[in-house]
Amino acid sequence: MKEVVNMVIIDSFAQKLLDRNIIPSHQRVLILKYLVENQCHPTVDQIFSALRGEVPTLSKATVYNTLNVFIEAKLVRPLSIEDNETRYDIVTVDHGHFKCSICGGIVNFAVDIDRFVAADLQGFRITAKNVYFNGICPACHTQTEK
Amino acid sequence: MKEVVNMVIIDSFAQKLLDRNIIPSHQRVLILKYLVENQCHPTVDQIFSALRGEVPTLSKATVYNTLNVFIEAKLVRPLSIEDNETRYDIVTVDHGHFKCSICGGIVNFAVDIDRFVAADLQGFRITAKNVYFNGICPACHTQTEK
DNA sequence: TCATCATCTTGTAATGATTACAAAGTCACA
DNA sequence: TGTGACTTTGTAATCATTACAAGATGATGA
Repeated sequence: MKEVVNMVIIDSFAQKLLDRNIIPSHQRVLILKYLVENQCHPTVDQIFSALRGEVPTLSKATVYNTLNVFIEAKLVRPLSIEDNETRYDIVTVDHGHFKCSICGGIVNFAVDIDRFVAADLQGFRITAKNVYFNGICPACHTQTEK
Repeated sequence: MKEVVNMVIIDSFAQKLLDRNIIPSHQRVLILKYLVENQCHPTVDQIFSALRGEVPTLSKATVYNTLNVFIEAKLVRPLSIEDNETRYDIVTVDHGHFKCSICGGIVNFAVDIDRFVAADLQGFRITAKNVYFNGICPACHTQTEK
């Protein structure tokens, strides 16, 4: 039974790729599935390590290629929040990203970006908006006070 | 006369460094001066190439070191606007950065960041805020329409 | 004037993320 | 079963940044 359920789920991922004219190869479906189920803004390395068990022949180059295909299709967006490693986020609603400098965790927060910008950017065609905050999250903050 | 004027100007930069407990070496003063006079969000390479004429022995490592000292002292802030090279900005008022994907230029724009975020980030200590937009600037836009 | 000490600068080597590339694999279609 | 288009894979190359050790600088004190 588990297999059937899995097939159905995977098919929905495959469909998502077909909708964007991306051939749903095994690897691509798995990577998309991973991104949807792990919305923790993973790095290439995290994705690679996590899926290696399922697909032992997986290559890091494939992860890079696939993510770039997804970015091109606007399925995911890259985050460069003052980090040497790019992180990847399944695009949903516009939101900001906070990175804790101690634990390294990344937290989403709501931002109504369109409301407060506009005047200055008449005539600009905007294709991506990113709001990055850095600092210390509550958990690490109480930790360091001890 | 030019020399004297220069000395006075340089001294004001040196003072700025002393105020932050940074020893105002020749190289550091020059790099600070360059950043103040060229607020175009330069890369390490641009700074290095520009100052090489004045200080032929200048090393790229020094530029990196100095910029990191400045960042530590909050004199400048690094920009990572989906670029593989970090850019450096003399911190003034809070503002957003727009990068044109065609000409590569970076434009500042006004943003009242504090107004529209807050609720979600209770208990977070925020040390840096960045708003990055990507797209096509008006000049490149009219260019491509031809 | 000279020695000392701390700090800065410099060149080079190392690191590490990302991309380039060519060979091998996969899959649909005739 | 063969062909062709497209993917995957491993490795080599690229490039920004950092690490490190040796040399330069500059202030201080005898």
